[in-house]
Parts: sequence; structure tokens; C-alpha cells
Amino acid sequence: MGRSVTMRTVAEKAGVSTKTVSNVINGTGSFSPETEHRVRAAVEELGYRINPFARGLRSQRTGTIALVLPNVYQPFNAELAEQVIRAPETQGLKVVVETTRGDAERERAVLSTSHKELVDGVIYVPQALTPEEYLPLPLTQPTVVLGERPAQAAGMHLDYVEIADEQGTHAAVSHLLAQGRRRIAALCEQAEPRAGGRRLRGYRRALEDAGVAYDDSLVIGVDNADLWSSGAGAVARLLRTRVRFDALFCYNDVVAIGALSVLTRSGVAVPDDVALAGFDDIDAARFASPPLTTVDPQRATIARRAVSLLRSRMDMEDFRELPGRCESAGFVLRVRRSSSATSGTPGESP
Amino acid sequence: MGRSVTMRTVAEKAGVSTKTVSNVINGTGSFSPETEHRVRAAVEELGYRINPFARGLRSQRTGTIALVLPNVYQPFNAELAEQVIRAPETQGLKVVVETTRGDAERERAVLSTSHKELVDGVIYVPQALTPEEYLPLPLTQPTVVLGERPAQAAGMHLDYVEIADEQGTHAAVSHLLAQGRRRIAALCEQAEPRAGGRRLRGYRRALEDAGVAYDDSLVIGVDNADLWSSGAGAVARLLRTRVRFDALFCYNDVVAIGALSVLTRSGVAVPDDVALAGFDDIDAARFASPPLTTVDPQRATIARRAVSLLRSRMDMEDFRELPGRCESAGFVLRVRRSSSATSGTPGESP
DNA sequence: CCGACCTTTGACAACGATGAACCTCGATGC
DNA sequence: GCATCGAGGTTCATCGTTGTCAAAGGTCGG
Repeated sequence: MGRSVTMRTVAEKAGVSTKTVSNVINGTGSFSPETEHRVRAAVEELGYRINPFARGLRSQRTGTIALVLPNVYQPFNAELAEQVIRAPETQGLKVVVETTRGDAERERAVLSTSHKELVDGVIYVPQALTPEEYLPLPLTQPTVVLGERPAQAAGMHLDYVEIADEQGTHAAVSHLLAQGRRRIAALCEQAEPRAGGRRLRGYRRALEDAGVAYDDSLVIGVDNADLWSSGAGAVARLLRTRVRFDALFCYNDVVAIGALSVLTRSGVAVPDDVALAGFDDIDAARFASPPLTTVDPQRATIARRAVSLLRSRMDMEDFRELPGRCESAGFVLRVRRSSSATSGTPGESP
Repeated sequence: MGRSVTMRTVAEKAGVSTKTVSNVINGTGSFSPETEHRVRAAVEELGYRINPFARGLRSQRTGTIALVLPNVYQPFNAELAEQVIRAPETQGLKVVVETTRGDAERERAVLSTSHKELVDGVIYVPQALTPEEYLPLPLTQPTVVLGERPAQAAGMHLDYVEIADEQGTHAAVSHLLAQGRRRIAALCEQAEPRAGGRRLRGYRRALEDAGVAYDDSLVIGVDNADLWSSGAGAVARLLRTRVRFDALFCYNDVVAIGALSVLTRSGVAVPDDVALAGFDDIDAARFASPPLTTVDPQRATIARRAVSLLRSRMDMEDFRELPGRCESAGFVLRVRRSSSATSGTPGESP
């Protein structure tokens, strides 16, 4: 292969010093248009690519951000990752997707020491760690958290992009109530500092606002680790208890599709006997039979806001110079046939 | 924050030289148990973490492999990525997932120059490039390709893990034939050097083996870029043409679920009027209504074989010293209710 | 007791890019 | 006419590790 082509090779070919090459490439310092042209020509001709290790070692910048999620096999996460990678704000950055498998140790490692030198910033979707656990960790790089901003985070130099868990669920359940449903079951992950807890709050508040009594026997927990069968299992249990219900709010679309599968098999008609709503608006939701009513948490917006918050902090001298910020992504209720016999066609929504 | 803790800090604390610290950490050279203990204690106490840039710069090893795919939002890709990350063979390696969006330029870049210094090896799922295009590229690092090994690859130092596209499809279509179906439509991506072409070959061969005539009007192309609506759209077109069909083989499960959605809406009963089979065995397939018969290409096996081939080549002095190898992953036909009224229950298959 | 030989350790020079400091030369201000 | 300035460069040290080589200390056969 011969020696690899370095900045020195380019410099020699262009008849300048390596520093000048560096300047041209990074747009730092000053140089004449003529020099710039010679350097660029040499780069082109030699097929020179900058060595990211050397650069990283020297400048402590990597041009890479990490997206830290529990996994990528759950559609919401996969589609979120896609949005982060595609967001226009991401231009010029590399995104590495890091999965933690919901392992507390891994999450801890990513947030504090381990990544310091590898990435310029982190977008973190907490799963195993509660705010009480992750907030005290010494932050070593700019970080954006996706999820509700806890009160304790006020003083920290951490940015948040809030997902409309509670409001979205409130809207979905209110919609079910508006269809005349009164016995609305909920299949929901119940862990409190997490999305499940927040969605459950939205559920209760919607019932309350409509003056419908909360009934404990209508709420079934699901397990985050295997949502597909969890949804199916939960609905099977619910059917066995013979508790009457005419609607079902599900923690997310995956649970809802699992549930739908069992309902259909059991001869329960959706939406006639039971109206169904999920959360996330994953691609599969539009193509369920019937298409699934769901809350679109606006992944694209989440991704753009997160990257943009992160970038602004990455561009600062010291990323701790700004107090923590917090933005929200909003939501859109996508009403489809699983909750209302007449509206929604597959393939419609943007 | 103070100065960051480097190997020198550790060395001073342990009263040895930096090289000795390096030796202990990497298990190179030799050192007394006593020294080792002192060094490890110092590392522990200072919370020292090796700087990957410095190491990478020096040793040209990164402990990272790249998984290069068109995207991660399609469930097959997401689940494949998960398997690669989780494979026991991956122990001790970091996996970065790189998406190309089916862009030829990006694929080219990853295969030749661009990644050279960042990763020790690449697992590549071709999409935009044909073998004619990617084989001539100068390989700069160990590479494993997922997909059919073309004849031209014989002399190259490239390993392949073959997915049983043709055989799997043959089995699925044969199964449909065994159910007594004779007018079997196919919704398939048709590009020849890719999976679509290979699956279509399996389809034709199965018909042939059963002595059923191939009918061009039963084959409809789908578009890889948006498979969900593509499947739905294709089936809608098929229904409009009024061509009679009693079974449907789909390029993959996503297409199948899109198709199922339209069939159900149009009052076509699955499997009574039309039996349905897909490919990939994504999680969602088990929870479709009815559950989807599909070909499981054994993602876990694919992932393990790929990583293990890659590792062996990474461990060599020069990765070109071994001729190209090729392994196959096999497949399992998962028969569920979409193709046979009596068998298959949701949640059963492993 | 001496040299051969091994084990353990340390000094030093890379790896490739960049920040700090400095040098040169023509233009500008007073 | 002399100090000053900025544009356009350059030189050199340095980021944190690891490969090379040599030295220090110990063992052992003769």
C-alpha cells in the first residue's frame, strides 16, 4: 500500500507547510486564494483524508455525537435514530448510535467518563437511570436528554427536549371519551420516572376532566423488555378477568398492535366492541388492520430540536456557561379507524 | 476540571514508567504480578480511562467495527443491527451503525478511503452499489458483505454471509402451493443484483417445480424506499386489475403488512380468499392479524457469522492474506395463520 | 567468579494534526 | 521617516499512547 498520505504529503506537493494545509482545510488563519487553490488541488489529487485520530487527539473535537438509546429494535427508537441522522441540523456531524439494553451501568458510563474523548456531545434517552441517579453524575460533555425535565434539573447545564407524553395521552383518551367510550382500559408501563408513568398521568387526568371514575382493575402493566408479546399477554389477561371495557389505550403502538392481534383472534371487533389507541405513530400503525389511532410525538421535531440544542452547546467555549434549557416537541393526534369507524384511511397522514 | 488523568498520572502514582502502565493495560510485554497490582490500583483510584484517539493514532486499531446499512427505520435492518450489537462474537468491540440512505456515493466512501482510520472492519449490506461497482474499489479494511456472493468475487479478499433469499422464497411459495393455491401473486422489488431479484428467482423456481405456469400479470414491483405504502399500493393496483389470485408472496413482511391492510379493508379474507406469506420474520409479523407466515432468515446467525468472519480477518497481520470465504445462514419457514387456517399461534415461535 | 541469558523496566521517538508564537513584507498613520 | 498593523506564512512544541531498543537486575552453568 505504500505510506499513507498525510498532511505532510499534501504540503510537499503544494509547496507549503503542513500548518497552511491545516488552515485551508479548517478555514482557520489566513491564506491567499492562490494558495488555497494549490492546496485543494493537492488534496484532491492525492485523495487525502484527514486522520480523525490525530485531529481528535490534538483538538479534542471529533465531529461526532452519540445517540444513546436502550435499543434499536423497537420501532420508535429505530425511527427516532433515523430522524436524528437525517435532521438538517445534523449536517456535518457523524451520529453514532449507542445501545444500552436498559443497563444502568452502561448508561452511567456513557454519561460520565467513558465517552469523553470520543464524541462531542450526547443525546440521551434515559431508561434504566432515574433523574436522581443520572443528575449527580459529573457531566463531561454537552448533553441533551429526551424526556420530561425533572424539577431537580433546574440548576444543571443539561438541555431537555420534552416529549408530550402526558398531554398526548390526555388527548388520545379524551378522544376515546368523545366517542362515547366510558370503560377505557390502559395497558401501560408503570415505572414512575419514565414515559409510562407520565402517560398514565395523562390517562387519569383525561378521565378526571370528563368526570369518569378511575377504575384500578382497568389498568394493566406491560413489560418494556418485550413489548410485542407483553401487549398481547396483557390483553389476554384482561379478557380472562371478564372486566368489561369498551376502549383500550396502549402505552405505545407496539403494545397496541400486540393487543389488536389478540382482540381480533378473540372475536372482539375493533373499533365496534373496543376502540383502540396507541402512542408513537410508528410506520406500522398506519398499516395495522384496522389502522391505529395514535399520538404522533413528532419525532422529526424532537430530533431537530435536540441536535440544535446540542450544537449550540458544543459551539461554546465551556459547555457549562449556559443554564439548562428545555423545549417541547408538541404532538398530533392521528385519528384512524381503530377508534372511529368512519375516519382515517391508510397512507393518508403526512 | 483540572488536568485530565493520563497514563503519565497513573505511572507517577504507581511509581513506574508510562510504558509499563501501557503494558499492564494491554497485556503486552512482561511485568511482575506486584507491578501489575500497583498499576491496576492506581488506574482504579484515579478513574483512568485510556484515550482512544491517542491509542488509535499510535496503533491504528480502534476496537470498533462499522455496520453499513441503507437505513435503520426498516424493521429488518433495525433488528439486524440489534443482533450484530448483541452477538457474543462482538464482545469487546464497539459497533457503529452507519446509514447510507441507499446513496451510492456514501457506500463507496465507506468501503474505500473514508473509514480507514476509524474502524477496524466493516459489515456491509449493499443497496445502491452492484458487485460490478463495489468489487473494483480498493479495499482498505477487512470487510464482510451480507448478501449473495457474485461469481466475480472469487478472487477477492472479501467474506460473504449469504442470506437464503432464493431458497427461503422457494420454501414459502412451495408451502402456498402445498395449500392448494395455484394463482400466486408476487409483490417484489425486482432489481436484479439485489435481494428482490433473488427472491423472484425462488418464486419462479417453486412454480416450475410444481408445474404451475408463470404468469407475468401476477408479478408487481414494489419500491424499496417506502415499503409500507408500496405494499398497500401494489395490492390496490392488483385488485383493480381484477386479475384473479388466491395467494400472495411478498418481498418482505413490511410489504406483506401493507398489503394485508388493504386486503382486509377491501373485504378480502386472509387466508380464506388469499393466503399470504412474507419474508424476514420481523417482530411485527407475529402480531399481524392474522399472524403472518414468513421466512425467518436467521438474523442472529447472520450476525454471528458476519462478526466472526470479520474478527478473524481483523486479527491477521495483513487482512489480504486469506482468500475470500463464504458462509450461509440458512432459513426457517414460519407457518402462521395468514397462510393456513389451522396452524400458528401468536407468540409461539422462538 | 564470570559471562550468557532471561525477565522486568525505562527512555525516547514516533503517530498526524493543530495552537501559540513568531517572522516577513507591504501598506498606513502621524 | 518611523512606528504600527495586518495579511500570509512558517516553525516548533504538543496532544496521549505504544513500538523499539537498551539498561538494570537476577539466575545459572561452568
